[in-house]
Amino acid sequence: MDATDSNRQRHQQETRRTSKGRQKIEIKKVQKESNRYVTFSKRKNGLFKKATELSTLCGAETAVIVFSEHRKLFSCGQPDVDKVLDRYLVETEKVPSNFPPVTNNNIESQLANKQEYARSLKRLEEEQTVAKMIGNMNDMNEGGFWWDLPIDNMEQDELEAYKESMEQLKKNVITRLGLIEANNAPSESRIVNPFINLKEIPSFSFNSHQFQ
Amino acid sequence: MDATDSNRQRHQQETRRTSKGRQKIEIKKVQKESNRYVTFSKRKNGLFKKATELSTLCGAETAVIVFSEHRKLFSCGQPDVDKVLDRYLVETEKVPSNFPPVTNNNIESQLANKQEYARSLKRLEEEQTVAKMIGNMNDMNEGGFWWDLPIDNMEQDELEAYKESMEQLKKNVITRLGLIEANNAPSESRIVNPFINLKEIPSFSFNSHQFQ
DNA sequence: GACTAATTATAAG
DNA sequence: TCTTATAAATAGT
Repeated sequence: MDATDSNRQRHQQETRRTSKGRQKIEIKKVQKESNRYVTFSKRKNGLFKKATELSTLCGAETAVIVFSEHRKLFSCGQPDVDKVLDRYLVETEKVPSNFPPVTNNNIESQLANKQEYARSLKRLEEEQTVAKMIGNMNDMNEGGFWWDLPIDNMEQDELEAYKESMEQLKKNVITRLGLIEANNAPSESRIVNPFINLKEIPSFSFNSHQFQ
Repeated sequence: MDATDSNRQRHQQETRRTSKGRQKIEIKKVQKESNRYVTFSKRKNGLFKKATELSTLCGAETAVIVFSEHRKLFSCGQPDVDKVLDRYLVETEKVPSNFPPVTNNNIESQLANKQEYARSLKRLEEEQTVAKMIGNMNDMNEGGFWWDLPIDNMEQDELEAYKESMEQLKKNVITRLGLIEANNAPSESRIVNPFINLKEIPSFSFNSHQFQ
């Protein structure tokens, strides 16, 4: 240690302070582009390292996603970015405002439902559009891949709307799953595994009388 | 500075070293639970601060998601966790192996398609199950919320499979969107806004002849 | 990428 | 939470 220190001092005297060392900076956009790139790279690495350490030290799951100013993607996750994201998406799905009051059977939540009625109406309009769309899908041909047929002739705008509709439907399914689980195990927040294999479910078809 | 230093030294002598200061630690799970909680809290805050600074300093978009060992969720994002996640999901969607070769029209990719044929068959089985399911949806009643009817009587296993199917469909739609965009602007990676409002699209319905 | 000096984060109490 | 000493990250070169 002493040897290292005196080496350092000797080096300092030989080179007459080549560095002012780390300087304090304001936390605002770094103006000089070249400096900004260097800072981005250093701090991104630092951030990922910190996240990894947090996971290791504390048994936490972490996901860090960074887009550079030029939209280049960097990510880091323990145990895996996508696993953490999936859990995040499940946890943050909100119960739709027009959801049947399975768990919302007290007075306060009935009032809350009432206040959200206007918003429900707006959403209903979108949902009915999708209902019509799904009805039309019944006309599609046999053979080929089912998702290939209805999408092939759609324009970009239609596809974007379709995508949004599917996301909405997915949210509804997730919410319903959450409620079923809540009823089965009220105090435990078990996580749904979305990567279930359809073939492992024996009786997956169902009949129209169930839709009454 | 000198005044501060001598104050510190005087304090040290008065209190006879009340602190050994920060000690080096190994990066492995902190064994003592109380220490682990303290470390988690401090480092989580540090991580979020670093992410926020990176965004500010470098014009980056960041999302950090942390689940504690007891699965409690914490998150931090600029400009917003969900916006960043959505962009991430779009960027990381992969082209399905059985996707029609719109962009894959060279010899190498045809060979690659051939090699993935077996996997395609496995997926096809799942996809056809969903096709039947969607066909059945046409039998559903008028009135009410469209997503309410087919889902209500489904058991948890069915719902999980349904959710997976919807995620698959969403991926297909996203992929298709990506290809359309790639054709429109080959060198630019524009991001799709998935929060488009259905009502802004005038001619959203379509007829069965488009499914030929 | 490497170095240095100074700032910042944080382990322990 | 608060303090302190030290480890760690990093701005500037």
